[in-house]
Amino acid sequence: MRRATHPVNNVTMEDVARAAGVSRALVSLVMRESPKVSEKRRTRVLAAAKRLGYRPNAMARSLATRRTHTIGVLLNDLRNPFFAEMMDGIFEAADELDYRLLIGTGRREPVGERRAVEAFFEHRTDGLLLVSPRLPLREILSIGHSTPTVLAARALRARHLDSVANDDRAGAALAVRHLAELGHRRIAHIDGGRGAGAAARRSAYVREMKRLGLEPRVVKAEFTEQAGVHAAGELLRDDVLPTAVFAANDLVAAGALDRFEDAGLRIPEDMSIVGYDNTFLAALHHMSLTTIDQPRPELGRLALTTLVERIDGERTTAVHHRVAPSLVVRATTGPPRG
Amino acid sequence: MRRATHPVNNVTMEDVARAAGVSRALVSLVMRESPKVSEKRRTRVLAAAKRLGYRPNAMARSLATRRTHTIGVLLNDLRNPFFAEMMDGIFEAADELDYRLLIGTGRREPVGERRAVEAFFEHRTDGLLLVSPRLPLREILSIGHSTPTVLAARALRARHLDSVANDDRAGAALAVRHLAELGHRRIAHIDGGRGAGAAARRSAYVREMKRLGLEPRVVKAEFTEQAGVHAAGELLRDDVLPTAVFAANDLVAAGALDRFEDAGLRIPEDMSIVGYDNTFLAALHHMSLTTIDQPRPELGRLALTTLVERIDGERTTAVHHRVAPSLVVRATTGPPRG
DNA sequence: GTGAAAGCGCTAACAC
DNA sequence: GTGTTAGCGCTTTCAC
Repeated sequence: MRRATHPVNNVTMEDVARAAGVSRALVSLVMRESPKVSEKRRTRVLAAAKRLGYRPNAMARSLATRRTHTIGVLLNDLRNPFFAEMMDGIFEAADELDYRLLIGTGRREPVGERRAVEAFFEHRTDGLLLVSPRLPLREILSIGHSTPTVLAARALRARHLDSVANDDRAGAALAVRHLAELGHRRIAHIDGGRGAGAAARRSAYVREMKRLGLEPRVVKAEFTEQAGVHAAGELLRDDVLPTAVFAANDLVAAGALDRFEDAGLRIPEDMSIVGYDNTFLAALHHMSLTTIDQPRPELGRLALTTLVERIDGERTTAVHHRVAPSLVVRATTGPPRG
Repeated sequence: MRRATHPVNNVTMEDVARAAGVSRALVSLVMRESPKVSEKRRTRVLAAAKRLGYRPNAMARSLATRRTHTIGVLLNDLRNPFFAEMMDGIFEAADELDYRLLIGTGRREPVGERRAVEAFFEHRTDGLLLVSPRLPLREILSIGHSTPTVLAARALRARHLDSVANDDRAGAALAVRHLAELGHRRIAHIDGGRGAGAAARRSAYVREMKRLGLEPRVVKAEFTEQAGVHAAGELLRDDVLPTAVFAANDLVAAGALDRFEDAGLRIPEDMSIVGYDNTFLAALHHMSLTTIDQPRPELGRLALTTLVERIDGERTTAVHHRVAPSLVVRATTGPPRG
């Protein structure tokens, strides 16, 4: 006899209990894999459950246990490969730890993020993973006060809220030093505006330049290719061109690369470029971008495991993971002319 | 007096009712915006709710209404920009229609997808959005029988299950015709294996080639850059090189592009290349890939609205949306030499 | 309009 | 080991 793999009927514990000839509580115990159920009954219950196509109702369970085994993930920009690649690690870890993911995007607007977080609260998610939120500091701290929260890709060291990020200052310093060691002295920075880590990268760039006795030059942009194109155009209008550019991320670098090539500059002979993130974009042979690597899936995985630790109460003091970035040299950097 | 924006306490309807001096049922009516509540009480209840920081418990509501206002989205490969861009549309539409998204990834394995779908069932999601699932046909049909389901980016015309996709056959024909019109006769195809739409693109390529009296040449690959590199290498070992390649998607095209350039071929003089999807990758100035456009966010939005229509019971017969693709000519195609 | 009461499907003492 | 019972926080008749 053929049985539906995905039955429509909503069979409850009551039904299973009746079919197995036991009480509802016993079925509950079996479902929760309690050791104090006789083997005989256990198999009988399991058989009945299978036969009826029983599927525990997560809502009912959550209501009773006050735990949803669900995590709310707030994210902003899936189009940036950095976040997409990070999500990979988050999904994987969630799968392994048996957590469900409720996902919301704020559409890069604080008001949208606020709504998404509100929805997470109504669903009583066990914890929140805020990936580079645009929300003001004050609200983030407030959220952290009412539920286990991990902040990813946004540096903030609060006492009651964990965070996971790469060390943007160190990464920016790596970029500047790499270019300086190649002999560059006019190194410009195209920044990432309010993008994740952009502020830290910018200030570290400035500091490192000064430390080396060089003159910083920052052009404003944001984390998109278009912004990179535009910013490069701005640099091209300078009286004296820089010989190298440190872009705030790979997308920006890609845009700048295009603009410079359009202007007839040869890369890296006339212009060296360093990106940030080391997304698959940078690795594209065609692009072959020198960049600063952040371990994207690992960051995602770390963020999720950190959150689950906190949810499980294994840790009560905040932890701030700062992963070390590294330099990946490819084809867009070389010594300056002459 | 300062009030917490995100209170920890779990205040219930009961609490609100007491604070407002009304019954629990009345609070429920107010929350559901019932018109039959006096203005006076309504404001009083609302005020009490706000003062206490009341947040309706979605679990409890779902248990009582048997609706979760949640949609399960099964997706496979966020690293492929096509899916990331499609998700954008899905998020946007879900936000507008006030649906929450529970997201699971099968990690490209049927067993993983099965687990994810199982989790969706336990959560009693109102419907399922399967984005290019790897699951066997039989299981997909079975799933569709037990819950409202929309299949995205996988062509399947079932009677009880909606689908949303672009017309892959038409798209592939556009690509071949574009190349043929440029004068190409040796047009190879690097396929996408089991990727979304790959089979249809492949067979349409073959048919169109034959229709034009040309000899089809298919190289096996999958939806990754690496596969594109590898497949291009294989083509390079042919006795007679093709003058043009139609790649199964943009990632594959990017890989092939690299490999050909490495081999010293000039694009498009020595080799023309057409991709598929028109992801941001193709638009990168640096890549400037001629490709077949699918409206990614619109497909996502359409998939979600189609699902919600079905959930709301506005439609009971299956609908199969086939969006028309279009050709986007950029810099990787031109007439063949001589 | 408003309130009382019975569920929704499950868990978790507690008694036996 | 197993069954009884009282919730979990909400919706929804049904009286009034």
